[in-house]
Amino acid sequence: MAFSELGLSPEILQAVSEAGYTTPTPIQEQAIPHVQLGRDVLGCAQTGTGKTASFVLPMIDMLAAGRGRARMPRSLIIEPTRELASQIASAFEVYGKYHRLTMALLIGGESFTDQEKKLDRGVDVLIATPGRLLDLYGRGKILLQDVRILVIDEADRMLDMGFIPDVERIVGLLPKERQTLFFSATMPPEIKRLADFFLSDPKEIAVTPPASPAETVKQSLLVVGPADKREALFRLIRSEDVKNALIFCNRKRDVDLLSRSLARHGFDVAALHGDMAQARRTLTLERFKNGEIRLLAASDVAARGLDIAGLSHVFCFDVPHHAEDYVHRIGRTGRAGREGRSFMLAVPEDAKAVSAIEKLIGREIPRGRIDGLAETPLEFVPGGSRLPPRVEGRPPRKSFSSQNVPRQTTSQDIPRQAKRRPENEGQREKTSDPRREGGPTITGNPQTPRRNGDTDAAVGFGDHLPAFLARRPKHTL
DNA sequence: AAAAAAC
Repeated sequence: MAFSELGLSPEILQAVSEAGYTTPTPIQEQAIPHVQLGRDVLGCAQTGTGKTASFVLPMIDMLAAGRGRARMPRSLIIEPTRELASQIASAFEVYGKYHRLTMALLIGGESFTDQEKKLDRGVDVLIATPGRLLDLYGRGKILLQDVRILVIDEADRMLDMGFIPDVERIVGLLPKERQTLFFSATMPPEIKRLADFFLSDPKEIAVTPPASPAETVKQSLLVVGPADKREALFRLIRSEDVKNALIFCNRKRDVDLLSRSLARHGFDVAALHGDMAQARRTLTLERFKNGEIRLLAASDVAARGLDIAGLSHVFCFDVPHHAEDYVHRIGRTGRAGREGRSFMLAVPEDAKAVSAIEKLIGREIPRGRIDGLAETPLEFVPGGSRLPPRVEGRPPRKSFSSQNVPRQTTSQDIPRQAKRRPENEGQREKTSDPRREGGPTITGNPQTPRRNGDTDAAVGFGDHLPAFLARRPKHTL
């Protein structure tokens, strides 16, 4: 089948062919006719299946007649992340280049005024992440009664991210009479229930991706000692023919640390995670996509859905805690029939997480090795994947500090600490690690400034507090 | 255990 048989307008066909596509993917072939007929669609499809074009193409034609009135968008697309929302906006630009559709991208981290101006001028297509959409709605900047087409994309991911209440609120603001297109990579019962609620008599379309990344991407697993991880990564990048690569870490701060370390070692690298200013996020991703940056160290904000043409390598610097994330991460490469390569670095205690991944993908990840680095076996720890962190210079203690020492609050305690906090704030930040500072900074004295919510105050030691009790749980820092 | 998303 060819695109020309789908009943799309000549303008769309022109734009599609200029983008280099001739044949629709299965989901496009199945969904487009139903979307054109105004039917609701429940699409079970992962990224990389051509899902985006399956709604963008017919929507452009359907919206071609008519004009969005001020603050009254005619269609709404909800996406879980800012990057995905931007990507959908680009798709509308590419395929809508011969139409005069107006579009607004409502995402957080960018100025309200530009977005409000666009809304005031009237938009045909509104693409948004839930938070900013509700914010603008709350400010009276959007009226949703003209929305005739709603797209909920990546529903399972929105569920994971706790967005479903927001999505339900948004849908509650839309007219009942509308067309709804609902996409999700998986259909767990909660998602199905949600779909039943949002959709009426939908056409159900399920496409299994032609081949899952686990099959198209050539994968390797390297088990190294924790201290060797960076060196292992450096060697891998140097020895592989890396055109461009995503490097995933589990934590945002590790993304920063690793990208700085790579930069120090002369690699062409940038960082991407959700704590960065939006302007830098956008610019960084754009430069990476353009090939101006070769390596991108990223959190899982980049794990799903991002379409980076011709990405040669994915490195998992950390083993993801959720096995599905592994599939999403490596799925950034090996797309559109191209060859992709992935390497995952594991430390011995990642054994459990690794076997969860192997169970999910139904195969063993081939073990690789790096010249000059010691091979380490995975280590199965009964009852847990991770050893408790050790305190230097002291044998692991039998959880004295984790005993629940009840916090005894005196009546004058709380108001005082609240009042005293600001003036000591800066100082506390610097001396927050009593081990490094060579002594306890917290005493049992209620005059000592403390943070609200502290539960680790010790009783029964008078003014002296043993250092091990002064260690604060991470979340109070 | 962490990431994402509103200011």
